[in-house]
Parts: sequence; structure tokens; C-alpha cells
Amino acid sequence: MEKSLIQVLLDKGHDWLGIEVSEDMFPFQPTRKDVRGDLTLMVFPVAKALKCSPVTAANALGEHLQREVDFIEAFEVMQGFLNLIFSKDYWLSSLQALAAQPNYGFAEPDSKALVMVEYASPNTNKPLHLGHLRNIFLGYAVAELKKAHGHSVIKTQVINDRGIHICKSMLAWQRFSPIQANGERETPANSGMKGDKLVGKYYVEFEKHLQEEVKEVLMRWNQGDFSTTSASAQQKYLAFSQAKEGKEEKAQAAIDDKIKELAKSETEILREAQEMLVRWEGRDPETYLLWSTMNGWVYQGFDITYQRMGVDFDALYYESDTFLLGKDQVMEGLARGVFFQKPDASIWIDLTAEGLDEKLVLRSDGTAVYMTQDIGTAIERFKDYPSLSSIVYTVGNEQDYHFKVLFLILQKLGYSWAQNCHHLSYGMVDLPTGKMKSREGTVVDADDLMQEVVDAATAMTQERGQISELNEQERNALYEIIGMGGLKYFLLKVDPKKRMLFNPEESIDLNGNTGPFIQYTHARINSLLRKAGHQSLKHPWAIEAAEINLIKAMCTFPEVISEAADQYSPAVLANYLYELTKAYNSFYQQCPILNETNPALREARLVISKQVADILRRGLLILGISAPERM
RNA sequence: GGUCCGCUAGCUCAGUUGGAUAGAGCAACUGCCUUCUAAGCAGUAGGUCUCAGGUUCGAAUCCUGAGCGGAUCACCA
Repeated sequence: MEKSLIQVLLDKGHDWLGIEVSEDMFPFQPTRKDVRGDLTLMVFPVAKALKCSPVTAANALGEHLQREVDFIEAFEVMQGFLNLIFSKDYWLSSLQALAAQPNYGFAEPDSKALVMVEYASPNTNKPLHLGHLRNIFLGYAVAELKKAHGHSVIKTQVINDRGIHICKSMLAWQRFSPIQANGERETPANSGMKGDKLVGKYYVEFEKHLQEEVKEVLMRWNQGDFSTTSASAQQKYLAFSQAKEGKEEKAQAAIDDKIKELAKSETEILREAQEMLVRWEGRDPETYLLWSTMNGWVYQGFDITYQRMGVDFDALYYESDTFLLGKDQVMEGLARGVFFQKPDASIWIDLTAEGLDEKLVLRSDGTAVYMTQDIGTAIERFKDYPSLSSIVYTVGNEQDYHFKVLFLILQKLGYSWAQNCHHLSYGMVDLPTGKMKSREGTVVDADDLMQEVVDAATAMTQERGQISELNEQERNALYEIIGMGGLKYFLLKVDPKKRMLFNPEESIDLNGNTGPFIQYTHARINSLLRKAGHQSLKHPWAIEAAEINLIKAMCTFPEVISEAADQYSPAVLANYLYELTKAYNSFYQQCPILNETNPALREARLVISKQVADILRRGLLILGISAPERM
């Protein structure tokens, strides 16, 4: 609509203005709420070109537009702002147009390129926590946004199912899990414990024993006992000890940390874990069996968590399958001069010309690092899906540098799709008490948190909900929808790239800028529509300022979808839905709908209500939030 | 130290390509259920947009510098 106005101005601009005109001379913007008008043109650029006052220019432009465009009924000039007023007919036909489209605001499905969205990359040694929730809800919502915007989307997850951390849980379970009466060790089946929680417990157990051993090692070193210490470690320890002398407290503490790391490498338990990893890489059958069994427990646990979260995946990538990928690409890149080799045989890329550093892409022993694997996996994915145009990686912003380098490497290797790939970088989630730290036990468990928000929603809904017509099952479903809706909205309403504070009390709030607030409005509209019954919502309609206000808000929905999708920001959509909800609630409070005596106005209000509810419902769905019919 | 990110009301956050008097929610205070769901609405109060320069008709927004906070710069992932 703005474009058509600009076209009108461009078409005849030269003739009647007597100057060359260009598109950027006509910046339009929505009219302020407290001023009369539907669209505002800033006339400063034109005034400057015409060398006249902004008011003169505004009047000239206003008269021209009113003459040329039939839906412009009037205009008002305030300072350098030309406020255009559209006719009622314009808004009526806009309402009709949007009401006629069942998928209003969404682009034609599968009309745009195929995109892969990777979100969630859990380790199989620990349960999911609050940070994963932000990651997963965000990735899911962006995937849905891309779909709504017309893209085909493949949702995927990378499972970090191998490595030393997994061996730690395995070893601890093997060593420390209690043996049951029937001779079995502790399992999810015989303990009733959720699989990921059980494995996580043994990971913690490992760390506990490791710390104890470290303490012992340090004690021995302190006493000058190096009988069980390797010569190289002894040498390093002595060097560190010397380095500490005469340093400030801070520097001493830093060196102490390094000594601790050194002591870790000298513990028996860590050595055993490393040996286990070697056995795993050598495909030792017993180790492999233990590994697949324990990972199986974790997946069963994750499935329960994912199900409650309401997320799904179209394709899975396991690190145990992909960790060897990428070496060929590195060797090829080396041959082509993209990479270079150091004397110790390690392979690097020099990115100093790009303002970055040198980065290792293959270890001196020929084994892969994270980067090697990511190079290989990316290429593999484009082979798996030949029509793929890009990959979106939903990963925390502590890996900004990694992805900058990854995309650069892929580009240098000659993959043109690399420039389409996008790191959906999100900020960390902090607690009111500070950062989440597993060592300090301040990590918020995903399952616990979901249960808490649903419990809170249950209590509130039982207190004030309109649920008398619902049976037990429907009620439980409703509590779930409200609790999870609140949690998801809380995590999604903030700009993804910003670090956010998670306040548990605010996350279960139902008032103000919250998921349940929007859900409530949706439920209330549905109540209206149920009572209105099936009526012929046809002409003639009548609308006033209050209705136009809402139609105007609905008209921007398609732009919001495309902007949110382009910016990878569910927050843009969340904030829009909130604004629309507020606008509707205000309308609801001041205008009778069912009780409106003018039938044409009553119909218009019902149609508007129905459309608002529809946008709220479909908008929330993109965010992974259900909109209940009643609550 | 190099690089990157953030800083807006007591707190949590919006703020479009630079535009009119910088907005919400929470917390506080005042009203409104004998009309459609009060999980609501209307209102009051709360600001040196971290600071200092610069660009211009106009800056929270762009540029430069400073301050504070965070991340990153591993043969970790």
C-alpha cells in the first residue's frame, strides 16, 4: 500500500513538482496513535529539494495524493508530517480481504527455498536445563517462522553422543552404581529413574571422585612425593610452583588452577576414562554395548522431555556417525592451499587477513577437532539434501567466533552456500542469583522447571478459570497448555541475541506481557463466538474508529511474519501478538459486541473478533504455544 | 592485550530504513464486575536513553572516544 502511494508520487512527481524524484524522498511510517491519520509521510526531503517550508510541501503533496488516490479521504499537516486519512471503505475492504484468507499473513507453503534449522545439541551425559529450553524453543519457533514465511524446513538436532564426557558417566556407573538384589546394576527400569537423570547422576559421581583424587594428588605433590607421577607432570608442577613465587594473589590463583588441571590428568580415574574412550574408538564390543545401552536410557529420557516441550525433529545427526567426517575435506583443502601444515603435522587455516587468528582444523595426530567435524557435517548435509539452500545453527553466542570461522572456511573451500548459512546466536540465560553453574548446583533442570510452571498454572486456573464444562482430562491438558505457554512466551519475548534474566516468579505470572494473557484473550473471543453461533457474517458492515484501529493492527501481520522470519526473531512476533491483544482488550472493554444493537456493527465486531482470535492462535502456534478455546 | 556483544523508568524488556511529546509489563497508588470470561480495562507516579564529543532541519538510533558488564581468542566441545 505504501508502495502504491510511492508509485503515484513517482509517476507524476516530475511533472507537478518540477524536480527529479526518487523513492527515498518519500519515507512513510505509521501515524502516531495520538494523532489523527492512518499513514504519515515525512516531507523534509521534498521540502529540501523544493527549497520551500515543510508545511508548504506537505500541503502540496497532500492535495496531490487526495486527488490521485481514491481511498485517501483527507489529510492533515503537522510540522513536517503529512498525515493521510483513509476512507472507511478502504478499511472495510481490507477487513474483507483478510477475512477471506484462511492463511492470512502466511506465505504460500513451500514457495521458498529449503532451509535446515539445527537446534538442540545435547550431550548424552547430562539432563537438559534452562539454557537448552531457550535454545530449543527458539530454534523451533524460528523453524516455524521460516515455514510461515514460505520456506520448506528440515528441523534437525546434533547429538553429542561420544567423547570423554560420555565415558565418564559410563565408567562411574560401572564402578559405583549399587548392585540390586537380582544382581543387576542400577537402571532406569529397576530404579524408576528417568534415563537421562540416571546417567547424569553418574556423571556427577565421576566428578566427585575425580575431585577427591585430585586432592590426594595435590597432597602428595605438596609433600614432595612424586612416586606415582609421570616425569613430565613432575617437571611441569615444579615449573608452576616456581612461577608462583613473588606473584600477586590473582596470578597465583591462576597458576593454582593450572596445577589443578595438571593434577587431574594424573588421576587414575581420568586415565581410565581416557582408556575407555580409546577402547570405544577401537570399537571394543563390551564398551560399545555399555555405551549404546546408557545412551539408550538418555534418549528415552530426552524423548519424554521433548514431548512435553512440544518440539519435534525431521532428521537426527549423531556425533558418533559424523566425528570422522571432515578429514577428507581438510586434506583436500590442504592440497589446494586453503590450509597449511605445521612442522608437527597439525593442519591450520590462516585467517589473519580477515582479522581473525590462525585456527587449527586437524590435530597433529591426525584426529579431528570440533571444527573438522562441523566442516564435514555441513558438507554432508548438503549432500543429503541436494536442494538445501542454507543451514541455520541455533547455538549460544559463546560460539560466535567458531561459526564466523566455520562459514569462512566453507567459503574458502569453495562452497557458495556458505554465505547463506546463519548462526542463530542467542544470549545466555542468567538467574537472579547470577550465572547458572553446574559446580554450584544452580542449574535449573528442564523437567523440574516445566513441572513447576504447570503446577503454578494449575493452581491459578483452578482458582479463577472457567473450567466447569471441562472434564478431568481436558482440565489437565489446559493446565499444561497454560503453564507451557507461559514458559515459552517468557523465553521467546526477549530478543534472542540478548542475554536474558530468568526470574522464576515472573515466569509463572499470568498478568501483563505474558503468554496466558494472550491465551486468555483468545479464549474470551472464542466464548463470544460460541455464543454468537453460526451467523451469516455478511454485509452491510459498519465500522467506527475503534474497529478501524484493530483492522489497522491486523493489516501489519504479514509484514510482522516476514520481518520476524528475516530477522530470525520470534520476539518480533511475540511483541506484535502482545500489542494486538492489548488493542483488542481495550476494544472489548469499551465496545459491546454480542449486545450491540446495530446489527451491521455487531456483525463487523464479530468478524473482527474472529480474525483477531485467528491471528493470535496462528501466531502463538508459530511460537509453539497453543491457544485454548476456554480457560 | 586483540576481537565481538550489551548498557533505555526501582526491576524485566520494546523502540522499524535517523522523525512528532522515548513506550509496555512488573512493583506502588486510584477507580471500574447488575452487559459478552476482572488472567481484564481506565488512570496517577516514575527518564540526563551509561558518559563526552561529532554528523544534521532532526539522534536512544549513525560516527569517534571513554566507562561498566559479558563472551571469545585451546591440539576442549
